[in-house]
Amino acid sequence: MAEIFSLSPSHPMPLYAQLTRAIRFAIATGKLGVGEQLPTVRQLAVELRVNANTVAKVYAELERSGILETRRGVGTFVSARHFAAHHRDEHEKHLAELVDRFVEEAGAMGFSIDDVLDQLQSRRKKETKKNV
Amino acid sequence: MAEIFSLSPSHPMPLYAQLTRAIRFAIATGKLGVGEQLPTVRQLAVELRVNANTVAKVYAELERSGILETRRGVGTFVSARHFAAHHRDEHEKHLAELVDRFVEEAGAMGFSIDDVLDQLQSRRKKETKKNV
DNA sequence: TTACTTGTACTAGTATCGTAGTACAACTAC
DNA sequence: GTAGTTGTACTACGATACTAGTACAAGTAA
Repeated sequence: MAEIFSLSPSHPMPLYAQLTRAIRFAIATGKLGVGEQLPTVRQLAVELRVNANTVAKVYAELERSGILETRRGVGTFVSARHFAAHHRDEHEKHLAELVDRFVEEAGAMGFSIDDVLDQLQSRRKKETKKNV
Repeated sequence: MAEIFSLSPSHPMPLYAQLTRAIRFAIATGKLGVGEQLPTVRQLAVELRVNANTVAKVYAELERSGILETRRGVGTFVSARHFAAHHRDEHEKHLAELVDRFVEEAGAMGFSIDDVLDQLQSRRKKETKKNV
């Protein structure tokens, strides 16, 4: 673990949320592999100039989500269970919930699902273009 | 204006947000027509059992968004400008911003735009099915 | 002008959130 | 066992968010 997550205290998003997001993203993109150990709460707290409890809360939350596994006296690790097949359903459910919120919000602004689909599709085209 | 917006104080979403959403939705779905007058801040405050200032804040915010127009001593009305052509761009921009946030959030959970598109498309099918 | 309506500014109280400090508990290694 | 590591529980402080109370300002109508 040479690289470190970066937080901006001035950003409106709270530190714990920034860190949660950073860790989730690191795992989702493979920067953090299955079984890999994360820095200890104190280590990371010092490096991010943050209280140890803030890091601990994040680790605990991610453990409840099944993404991390913590062992006292040892450390915190990227969970293997999370990537097991029986967790796929739950993952899908989370996406469904996210989409729910999104559709509702867009609806309150007067947009239909089709409007949203158009936006997303044009965005996808740009993305794939960039990555070619 | 016979029907009234409904708020639930026990809901985690703050009252002002609930009201904002309700009004936006009413306008977006045509329940509130262009030029139509909304209840006065005091009237609505009494009916919703809420402080007048809470309603006023919502009206003020929606006015800043160009959705409402207020005239002292007269009342608050659904703005006509909002539906003028030159506001379409801004509306589109809001959708784009919403989609931005959404894609980012989904990305942090490890979902690609394609995953999201799949979800939305299957949802659209269900919607159209229901409405037939 | 005067009475009455409307929205608004200012202030304050309460609750909640985010973070930090400190002390504690579980575990490992020797 | 003891020392040293790890995560955790409890508490408290500061900041912010939300709502309400009160007094005010701008406009209308007679």
